[in-house]
Amino acid sequence: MADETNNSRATLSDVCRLCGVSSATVSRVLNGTAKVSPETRERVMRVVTELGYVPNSAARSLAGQRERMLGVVFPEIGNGFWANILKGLDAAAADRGYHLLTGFSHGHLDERELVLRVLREGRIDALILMNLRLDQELAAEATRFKTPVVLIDRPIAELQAGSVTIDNVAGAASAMAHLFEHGYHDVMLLIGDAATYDSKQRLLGCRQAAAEAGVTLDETLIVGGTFTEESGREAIEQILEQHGRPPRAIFCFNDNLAIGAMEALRDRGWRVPEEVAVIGFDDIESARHLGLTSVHVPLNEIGRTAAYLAIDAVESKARGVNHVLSTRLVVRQSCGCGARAPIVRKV
Amino acid sequence: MADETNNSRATLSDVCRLCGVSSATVSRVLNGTAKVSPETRERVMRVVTELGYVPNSAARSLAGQRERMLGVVFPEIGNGFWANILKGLDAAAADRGYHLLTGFSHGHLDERELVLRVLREGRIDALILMNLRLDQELAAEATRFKTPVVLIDRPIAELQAGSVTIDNVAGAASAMAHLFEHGYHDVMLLIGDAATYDSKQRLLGCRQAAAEAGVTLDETLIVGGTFTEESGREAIEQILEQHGRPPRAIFCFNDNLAIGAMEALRDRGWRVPEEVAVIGFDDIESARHLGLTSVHVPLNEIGRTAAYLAIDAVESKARGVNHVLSTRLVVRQSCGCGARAPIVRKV
DNA sequence: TTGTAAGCGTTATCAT
DNA sequence: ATGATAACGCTTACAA
Repeated sequence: MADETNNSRATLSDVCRLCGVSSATVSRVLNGTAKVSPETRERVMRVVTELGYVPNSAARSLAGQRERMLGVVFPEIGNGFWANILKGLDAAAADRGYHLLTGFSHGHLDERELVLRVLREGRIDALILMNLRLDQELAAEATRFKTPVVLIDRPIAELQAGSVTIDNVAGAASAMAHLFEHGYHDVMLLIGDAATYDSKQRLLGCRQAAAEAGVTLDETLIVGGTFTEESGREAIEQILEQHGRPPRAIFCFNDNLAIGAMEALRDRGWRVPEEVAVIGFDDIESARHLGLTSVHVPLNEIGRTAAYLAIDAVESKARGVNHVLSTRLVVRQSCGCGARAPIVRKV
Repeated sequence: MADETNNSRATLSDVCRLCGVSSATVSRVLNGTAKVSPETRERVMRVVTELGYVPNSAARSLAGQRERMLGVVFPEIGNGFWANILKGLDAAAADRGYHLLTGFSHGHLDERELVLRVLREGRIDALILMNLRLDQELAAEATRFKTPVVLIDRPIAELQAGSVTIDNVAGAASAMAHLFEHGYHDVMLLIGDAATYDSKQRLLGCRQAAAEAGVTLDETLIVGGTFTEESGREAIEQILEQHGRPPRAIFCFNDNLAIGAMEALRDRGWRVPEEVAVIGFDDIESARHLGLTSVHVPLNEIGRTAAYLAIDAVESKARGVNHVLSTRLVVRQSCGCGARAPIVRKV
C-alpha cells in the first residue's frame, strides 16, 4: 500500500519496515518455525500479500535451508516415454513445493559430468537418476555431498539410495502366459540390451512363465541387441534368413523393438497377427495407435513415486526405500486378440 | 592435497587459504573479470582442480550475479511433442552453461500462479513460455521483474519479449497444395481450436493455397473443436451423419486430430487413402508409424532457438527478437502417395 | 596486480 | 513472543 509501485522485488526488510517487526519474526511466520502471536502473524501476512512478497530463494538456501529443488538427470528426452516420467516427477514435486532442475544427456556432454556439476553447484537437495551407467566414482561423489539419490528402474546396493522399479519379472511373465494361452509355444524373444537390469529381469520372467506352462524355450530364438526399432528389424531379417520363416510369436522387451520387428515382418510379407503374434513392453503412445499388445508401465506413477521418495529423503523421513510398481498387460490386436482393421490401408 | 578428504563442499575461502591469495583474486580468475598474473592464475587453478571446487550457486546469485537458470513453463508434458521442444531447450541451455527449471501445468495449479511464483522467487534469469493464455497481468509482472520472456509459438506485441514461431501459413499451404495436386478439390479442414494463433495462421495458409490453385473452399467443411483425437473422431462422425459420405480429402491442423479422424473413418468402413486422403500437422512420432503424411514442425530447433534467444536477452545481446522457423511436408501414405501395407492387419 | 570489506536476503542462535 | 545479530559463500567497488 505504501510503496506498491516499487518496480523491484520486495524483500524481507520491506516487510519488516511496513510491519514494524523484526526480520526474525517475519521469517518465523513465513516458515512456521516458532510461535508468533495471532495479531502479529495477521499483520505480517497482510503486508506480505499486499507486497506480493516471495522469499528470494538464493538467500534462503544460502542461509542454510533447503534448495527446494530436485535434480533430474535422464540420458534422453524427446519421446513420450521420458516425458511421462517427467510429468509424474513434476506433478509430485509441485505438490510438495519443490521445483525440478532438469538435465538431459545429449551425447556431447558426458552424463557423469552433468551429474557432478549439478551436485557440486549445490543447487539441488536430491538427485533422481535414470538409466545412467553409474560407476563407483559417481556413487562416491553423491555420498560425499550427502545428497540423497533415487534411482529409477534399477536398485543399486552400493549406493545408499532409494529406488523405484517395476515388477519386470511379473510383467514379462504375463506377456508370455498370454502367448502360451493362445497356444503359441514357438516364441522368439527380442531382449534388447542383455546387459541391462530390465532385460535380465524380464528374461527371468519369461523363463518362469515357460516353466510354469511346461514349455521349453528355444535358446536360439533369444536374441539381443539394442532397444531400438532398427534392432528389432535386424533381428527379424536375420531369423528370416536363417529359418526361412518366423516363429509363431515374438515377445519384445520394448515397444520400439516390437515396432521394428512388425515393420520388417510386413516388408517381408508376413502378416501380424495372423501368421506372427507380437507383444511389446512399455505401452508407449504408438502402441495404442498400432494395435500393439504391450505390457503397460506406469510411467507417471514411477515419476511421482521417485519424487516423493526423493523429497522424503531430503526431509529425512526415510532413506533407501525401494518401491516396486506393478505392470499390466494391455491386450490389443497384435497378439491375435481383437479384430480391428488398421487405419491406413495398403494402396 | 592438504585436506582432500574433507567430506564437505569446498568453499572459496578454502581455495584462498591453500593459495595464500584473497577471495577477490580467486573470484577474478574464476570469472575472468579482471587481470590476474599468470602465476597466480596457475596456482589458483591448480588448487581449484585439486579440491574439485565449484562455486556455490546460491551465494553466487545472491551476490548479484546471474542465476544461470532458464525457467520453462509448459501447459503440458507427457508426449513427444513437448518432450522434443524440451530437448532442444536443454541442449542449447547446457551448451551455454545454463540449467533449466521446469514447471508444467497439471490442471490443479493455475498456470499463471506457476509462472508468478517462479518469477518472484527470483530463481530464473529468463522465462520461456508456451501456449499459456497470457494476460496483461502476467505480462506486467514479468516486465516488473525485468525478466526477459521468450514466447514459443506465438508473438505478442504487448510483451517486450522475443518469440520463436513456425511459418504456419506456408506449412498449411504446402499441405493443401499437395492435396490439390492429387486432384482433391473437395477438402475438409479440421482446424482444432479456432481461437489459437496457430489455427488462425494455418487457416490463412489454406485459403491462400486454395486461391492460388483456383479452388473454392467449402466453408461448411471447415470444422473447429479441440486439438485432440476425440475431437477428430467427432468431426468425422458428424460429417458422415450429415453428408452420408466423407469429403475426398481432410487436412487436420494437428496429428492428433488426424489420427482420431482416421480411426473414425476406419470404424465407419471408409478406407484411407483410397477413399479419403488425410494430412496432419506436427509430424509426431505416431505419424511415422501410421504412415500419416504430415507437416513437419522442427520441435528441437524451436527449443534450441528459444533458449538461445532467452540467453541472449539475459546477457543483453538482444531483446525482442522474433524468429520464424520453416516447416516441410513429410509425404507418407495417408495422402495417397506411396504403397506400404499397414503393419498390423485386420484379423 | 592484489587485498579489504561491504553487501546480497535469508535463517538461526542468542538474549530479552 | 520478539528482537539483535552472526553466519551462509560469493561478487565487487574501493584502496593500496
